[in-house]
Amino acid sequence: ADFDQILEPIRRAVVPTGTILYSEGESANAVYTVRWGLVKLVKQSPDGAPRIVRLLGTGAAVGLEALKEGVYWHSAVAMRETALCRVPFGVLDRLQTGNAQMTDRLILQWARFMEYADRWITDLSTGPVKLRVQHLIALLLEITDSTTGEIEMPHVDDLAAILGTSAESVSRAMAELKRAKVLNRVAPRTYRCDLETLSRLTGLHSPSADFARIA
Amino acid sequence: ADFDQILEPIRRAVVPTGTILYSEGESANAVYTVRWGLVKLVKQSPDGAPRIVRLLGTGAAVGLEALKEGVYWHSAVAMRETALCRVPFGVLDRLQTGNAQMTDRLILQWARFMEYADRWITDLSTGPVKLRVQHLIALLLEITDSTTGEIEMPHVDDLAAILGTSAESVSRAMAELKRAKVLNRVAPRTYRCDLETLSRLTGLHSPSADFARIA
DNA sequence: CGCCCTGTTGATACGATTCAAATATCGTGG
DNA sequence: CCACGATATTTGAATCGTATCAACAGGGCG
Repeated sequence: ADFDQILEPIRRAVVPTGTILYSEGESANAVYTVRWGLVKLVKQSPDGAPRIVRLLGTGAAVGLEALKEGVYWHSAVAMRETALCRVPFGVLDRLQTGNAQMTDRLILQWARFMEYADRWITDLSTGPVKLRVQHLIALLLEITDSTTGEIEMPHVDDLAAILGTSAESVSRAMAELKRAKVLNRVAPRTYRCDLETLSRLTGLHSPSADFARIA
Repeated sequence: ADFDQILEPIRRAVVPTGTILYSEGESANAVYTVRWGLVKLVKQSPDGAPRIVRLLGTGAAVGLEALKEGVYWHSAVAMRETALCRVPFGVLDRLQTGNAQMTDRLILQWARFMEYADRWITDLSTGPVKLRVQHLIALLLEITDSTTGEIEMPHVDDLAAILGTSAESVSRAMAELKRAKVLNRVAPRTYRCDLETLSRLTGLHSPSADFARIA
């Protein structure tokens, strides 16, 4: 089965929730591209609590960091049904050599990565949990390019592992958003969110914009 | 003066503390390389409090993200006397086209960037402030490649802007480290740190490793 | 040498974590 | 299709850590 993967240049697949693309420390032989769906990169904290350091949605490249040392730095797990392209290193090497387009693509991926890395720090790791949850929802909507404003919510533990907080705190913040009708349940795990109000909340950090007032 | 910069292919310079290499939103025409010293990338938070999203030390490239849109994403400020190389975009373009080495360099820079981005999240943005400060000191030692274990401390406000906490909290944590003789003042703003104890503290997060016990 | 700025320390209030319990939800098999 | 058990989420109350404000000390610069 593994042989197949090495021989076959590029393989497309749709994988179910929870699929592990690769694990931290594993030696790497391919990168992936997300056609649609959502993938988390998890880093094991020394104290046991796993921390999610990145989310990868439509169009993102997964595992590029292994290009340097040939070892994956994180565990990559599908957070929902996800469509992937698997690109073995061999194929990349053939494309890479002296290819100007390759450089452009790298820069593009890098730029995306940096943008989200910055937001992860400024929006998701700083300030009161309430705000961080709001920012996270906005980010999820973007990454999964949900035009409708509907969103399939990840498990609370995942949200907590993204924000570096406790599951209970996330739950409380979400409960408040539901009460304020910013999140409206339309299906199991799926909510339609009031983009208007949300962007107003995330946009300006003024204390008066607190959603307790709206409720 | 600006003309000079565009005409001259690569210019070396040593700039004093506080020098602004470029500002957020400014249109870009060059990237920089740090020969030695320390540069901070600052992102202006909507609520006014500036957040430092990256530190760049010896060997790092500054402003590469502007390759994509031609606009700088952060403000870059020298945190101490720093030696730079200024590389105008024109020079880069000439090197870039179909150059395989260029790709390798990009990947190398990217890998470095990702490594620190991950640590910024896991080590500097999570957990009690005490630990975060310890991790930050370890990072500073690495980035400025201080082999001796001596370190020129940035201002408390900068440390706070890195950790996303208050200056007072940082001050308290540092005071504790000084009392525990992990930090020993050898000159104004300069401390020699007990690498042994520090790495023990940062390495394992066990509560018994708390430095209150050491003091 | 003295002033100003930076850093330190203390007291209080707020927010988050934690542990525990209750409730809701999901997947499964009858 | 419904009932059930297992899992996930919500809620409550007490504790702990951090932010905040204000006052103070100390070092560095003119």
